[in-house]
Amino acid sequence: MSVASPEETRSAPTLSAVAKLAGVSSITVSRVVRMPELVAPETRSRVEAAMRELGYVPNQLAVALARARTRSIGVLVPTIANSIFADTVQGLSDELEPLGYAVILAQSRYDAAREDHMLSVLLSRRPEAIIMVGSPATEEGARLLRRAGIPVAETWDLPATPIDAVAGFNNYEAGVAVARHFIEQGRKSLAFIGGDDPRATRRWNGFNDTAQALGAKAPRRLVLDRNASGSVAALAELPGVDAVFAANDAHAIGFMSGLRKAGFLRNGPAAEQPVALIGLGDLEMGRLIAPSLSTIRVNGEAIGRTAARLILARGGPRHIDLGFELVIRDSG
Amino acid sequence: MSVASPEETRSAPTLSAVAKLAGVSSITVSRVVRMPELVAPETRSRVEAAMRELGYVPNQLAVALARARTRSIGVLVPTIANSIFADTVQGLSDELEPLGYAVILAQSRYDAAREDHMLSVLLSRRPEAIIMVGSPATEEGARLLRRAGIPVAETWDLPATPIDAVAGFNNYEAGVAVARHFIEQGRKSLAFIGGDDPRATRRWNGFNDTAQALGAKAPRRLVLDRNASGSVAALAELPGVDAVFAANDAHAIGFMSGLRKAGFLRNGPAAEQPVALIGLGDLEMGRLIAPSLSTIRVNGEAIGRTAARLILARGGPRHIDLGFELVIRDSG
DNA sequence: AGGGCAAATGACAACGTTAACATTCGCAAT
DNA sequence: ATTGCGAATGTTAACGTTGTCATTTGCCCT
Repeated sequence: MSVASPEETRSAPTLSAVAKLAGVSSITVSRVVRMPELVAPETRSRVEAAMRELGYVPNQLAVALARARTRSIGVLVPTIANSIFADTVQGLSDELEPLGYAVILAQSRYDAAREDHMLSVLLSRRPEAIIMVGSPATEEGARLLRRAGIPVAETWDLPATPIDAVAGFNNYEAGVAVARHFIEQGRKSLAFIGGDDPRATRRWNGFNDTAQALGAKAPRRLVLDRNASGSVAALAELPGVDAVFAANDAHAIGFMSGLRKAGFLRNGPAAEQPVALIGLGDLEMGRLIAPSLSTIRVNGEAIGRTAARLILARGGPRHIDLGFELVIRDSG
Repeated sequence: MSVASPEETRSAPTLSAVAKLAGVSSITVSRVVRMPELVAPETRSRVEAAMRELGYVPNQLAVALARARTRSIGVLVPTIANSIFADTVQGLSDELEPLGYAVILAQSRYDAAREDHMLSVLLSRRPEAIIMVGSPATEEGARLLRRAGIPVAETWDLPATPIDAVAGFNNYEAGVAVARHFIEQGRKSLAFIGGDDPRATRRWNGFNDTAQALGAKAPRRLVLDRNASGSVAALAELPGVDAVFAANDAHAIGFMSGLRKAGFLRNGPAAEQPVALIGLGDLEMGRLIAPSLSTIRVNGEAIGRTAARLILARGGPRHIDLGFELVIRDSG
């Protein structure tokens, strides 16, 4: 039962509030929290009682300022919703939370200006490291990160000139693998659908280069609006195409639904598919639907975990290629 | 071009480093950042040059300590991956980031002890508010939140005794609506599949109570392992069942794939479905697959935005029911 | 010439904690 | 009886900002 005193300002109790109640100095309370074995058992339990009574929770801001260690890491993703990046955030946060790190999350929404802004917002909280999907879109962003003097992990790609650590896979080669597969299958008219962010563009480049090198006619590229994945439209704009590489599984499944509505889809083995379709990401959904979705499998969670380990690691390799795997199911 | 001085410790420049370079006191630099109009134009541009030269980014930790305003909010979700909660995080963060708030993200992994722990980890960073999915699982967690004396939003449900703000919908009524629909359709043998977290259980209760009240035999409840959404197994355990309510769309789609593999599935209008199936969440995938998935539509992003607005709001209503909508498509 | 005032700038304490030293106390060793 | 020492506790100055209250100018009035 607590009696409301006039000056009770309803703000979190401090070290010295606890100290006062326990009749010790604040440093003793601090020691009870951090190095209890240095405090006499009798004093310790008095302090612990006071902490419990007041509901004391240490102020990590003050701790961070005093020790110059914030125990937080900044995470920048294009978007957290509807997306393969959620797995990456889950992975890195599973790795980091047990170590006492807080995850500060920011979204760039695929916008370079917003990315720079969020980068400096993150940096202003003095995270001990930054993990981002992709690489800074602008030189300004890269400079910010370099000046910060903290570990930086770029993920989901293998940048040519990384800032620091890298945990990703070769998006260009993913495009190569898909094109090669289509050509080996005897497909003639290829197309690529997806966004135009840097990673999707790399996939396109690998796809396009390879298709042409192997003698197919120039593939078409259709840039989809980020929300329009239920793209019946895509089909309308791709007459005569017999093989499609979608930059991610969500686009692929949207396109598949367009195919179905247009009556182009029959269940069964790939050979019977009038339009072959391969996605990227290996969403669980892709395995469950019919026809099941062929895809470039990428382990988003492992990317997150690896990035987390890299920014914590003192030495060792700084660049890890997690690879990908072409998984052929019914759709292509 | 910068010459490396011996004592260059590679740590972020401070207000007084900038001040020294510009030949003013630190408070003047602070004013250039916060109230530039109080500083003489000539001084101001000198300071701005110094800031640019050093790449100065204000230390928000120190700001927060000095002003007792951290401009951060804590967000606690069961999990961010594979999940409807990502939309909520997206929504709230879109609302909060433009206002200068940082989002500190934590995951409870559906574990009560971990939830309490993450709650106090969040609180130790002194967020100005907490937004969580669901309600604290333990009395200890609730106490922590109440003592913190900051706005708290519980989401995705309508708790009987909320701590503070609420943005959710009535999970019990969702179960009621689905049961009623199945019974009206003439279904006889109902089942519920999904997790056993509090919200799923509320759905089950509404479903079960209503089915029995309307004269159906007692529905079966199958608690699924959180990862086992590709549950062919579920089907094996539900012989004779002709209508299934899945606690979320991911489970529903997994079950649908089980049905398909077992040869129980034909495309077409609901009346022909041997097993009716309704999910919850209205994942975009559900709309795209065949047969398209019937579902309880819930707007996760709106829940996030609303929660954000509620914790910022000075007055006004503290409890908002965002509702849900039964969307009947091909699967049921 | 003196007072008054506004514009520009600065000094200093505070925010809640920790690091680095200090102090006190009792007791064992000489 | 003094010294020395370790165990327990305390004091003080940081950490990088901001709020509050000076102080210094220059200039306009009368």
